[in-house]
Amino acid sequence: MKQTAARPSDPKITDAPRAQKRSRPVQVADQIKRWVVERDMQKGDKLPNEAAMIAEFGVSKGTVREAMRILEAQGLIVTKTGPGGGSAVGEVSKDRAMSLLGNYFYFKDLSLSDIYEMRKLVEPALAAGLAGNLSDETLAELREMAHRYPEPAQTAEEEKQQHISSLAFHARLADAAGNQLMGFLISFMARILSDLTVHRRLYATPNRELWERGRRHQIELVEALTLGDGRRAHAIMTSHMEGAERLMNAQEMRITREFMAE
Amino acid sequence: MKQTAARPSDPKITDAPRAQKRSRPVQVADQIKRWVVERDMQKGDKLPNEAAMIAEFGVSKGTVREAMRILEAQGLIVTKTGPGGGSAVGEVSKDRAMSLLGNYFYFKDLSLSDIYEMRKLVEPALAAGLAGNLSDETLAELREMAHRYPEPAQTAEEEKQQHISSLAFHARLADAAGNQLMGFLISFMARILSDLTVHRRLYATPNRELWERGRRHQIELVEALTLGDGRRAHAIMTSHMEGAERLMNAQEMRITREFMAE
DNA sequence: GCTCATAATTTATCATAATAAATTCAGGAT
DNA sequence: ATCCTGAATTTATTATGATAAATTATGAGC
Repeated sequence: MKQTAARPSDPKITDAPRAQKRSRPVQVADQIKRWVVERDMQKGDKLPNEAAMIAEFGVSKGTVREAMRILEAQGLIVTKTGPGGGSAVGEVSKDRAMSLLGNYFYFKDLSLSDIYEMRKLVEPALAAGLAGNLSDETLAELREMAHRYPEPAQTAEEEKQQHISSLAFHARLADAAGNQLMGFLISFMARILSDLTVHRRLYATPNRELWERGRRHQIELVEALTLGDGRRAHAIMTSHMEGAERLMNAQEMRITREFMAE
Repeated sequence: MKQTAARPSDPKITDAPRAQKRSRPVQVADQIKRWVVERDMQKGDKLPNEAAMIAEFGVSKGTVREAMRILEAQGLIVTKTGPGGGSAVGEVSKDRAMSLLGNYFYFKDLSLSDIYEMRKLVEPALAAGLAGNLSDETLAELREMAHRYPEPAQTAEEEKQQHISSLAFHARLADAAGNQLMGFLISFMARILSDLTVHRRLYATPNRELWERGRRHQIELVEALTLGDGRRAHAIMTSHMEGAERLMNAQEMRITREFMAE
C-alpha cells in the first residue's frame, strides 16, 4: 500500500492539512524518515538505491539526490558508491549533533557566564553520580589525564593545550555518564570552551596558584570517584568549576564566533 | 581575494590537509558557511543567486542546489523564488535545533528518569534565577497558564492536553531565561515530554491528589516569582518536579520513538 | 490613485547523458 | 592453492539544458 506515494500532481492532499509549500526534496526526505521509523530500521540498514527511489516516489533524480543530501546533512544516512553501496541508515554522531546545535547558538552569542552557570549546576551532579560506578579502566584513564602536565604552561600555546586537555578530562567523564542527556550537554559545553581562543591580558601573569589548584582538584576528584565518595566528588567538582570560571575571567576569554567543524 | 575558489580540478589542495573525500556539495556548503562567518553576515543578508554561485565555484547547477539543501536542512539559509528571491542567511530556529538534536537522541533511547534527573537539577535553578526578574506581562501570562484547567481531566485526551499545557508553562519559563543554554535545554526536555503518548494503566485511576498538587505548585510558583523569592521558587519547583516524575511513573509513560516534526 | 493583467526574474523540477568511484570477480603468475 | 592484477559491474556524482512554478515588478486602463 505504501502511502499513495508523492504524486507530482497534488502533493498537498497526500500530505495532511499542514505544510503546503514544502519542497519536494523535503517531502521525500520526510517520507524516508517515516519509513525508517515504521520499519524500525537500525544503524546499518540499507535504503533503496537511487534508481529505486526515483521509481518509488515518481520524482526525478535531482530531487532524490537533494532529499538524500538533506538526510545526510542531518546525519541520518551515509552514502557510498559501488556495488553494495547506496544509502544506509546511520546513527547521528555526537560530533554531528554538537555541530548542528552549535549552529543554533552561533546566532545567540552565548556568554561564558551562561556556560559556567550551567556547568556549576551539572558537572558536580555528574561527578556525584559517577562515584563508585566507574570501571578500573576508566579510572586509570582519568588518572593518567589528571597527571599529565605536571607544570604550569610557559607559552600561550602550551596553555591552550592544557586547557583543552583539561576539557577532555570532563568530556571523558561525560562519556561515562549513564545519563546520555547529561553526558551530551557536558560534552557540548566542553566543546564550546575548547574552541575558545586564549586572550590573555598583556599585563596578567599566568595565575600559577589557580592552575595548581585546578590540577589538584582533578587528582582528588579521581580519588573520590575511586572510593565511591559521591559527596566529596560533588564538593570537589563545585570548587573546581568555580576555579575554572575565575581562570577564564582572569584571562578575559571570549567565545569564538564560528561554526563548529563537524 | 576570496579563497582561490574551489577549482574543480584539485579541491584537496585548496581545502587544507584534512578532508579528502567530502563531496562537492558539502565542500561548497562549507565554503558558504565560511563566507558567512568572514563577512559576519546577519539574519536577512542575501547570498548570491544560483547562477552566480555556479560561476563562483565553477560547479554545476545540481551541485549548488545540493549544497543549498544541506544548508537549508541545517536551518542556516532560507530560499525564495521570484524577483528579489534567492537564498538568504537565516537564524536557526529553536524548533529546528530541537528537531536536529532530537535526531541524535532517537538512537540513544533516553529514559524518563534521565530526563527527570536533569529537570530536577535545572528547573529549580531556572526558577530561582527568574524570581524578581520577570516583566508584568510575562507574569500575567504565566498566571493565566497556571489557572487554566481548574478541574482534573476526565478523559485520556483531556489529560494529554493538560499535560502538554503544563509543559508549555515550563517552556514559557525557559523562554524568559537569561541563560540561553539553560532555556534551550529546558524547552527541549519539555518538547520530548510533550511528544509522549499517554499510556495509563488500565486499573489505575487518575491520581487526583498528585494532579491537584501539581496545579497548586504552578500557582504558588508564579507567586514566588512575582515576589522575587528565589529560595521559595527553587523549593517549589523541586517539589513540583518530584511530583511530575511520580505522575509519569504512575502512568507508565514511555518516550515516543519518533523523529520530531520540525 | 487604484486595480488587475502581464512580464520579468528567480528558484524548482525534470530528463538525459556522461563521468567517477568502489567493489567484485575472473584470470594469470607464483 | 594463493596472491596479485585488472576488467567488468554497480552505484553514486557531475553536468547540461529545457520546462514549470512562484513571486515580484511593471504598466495599462480606468
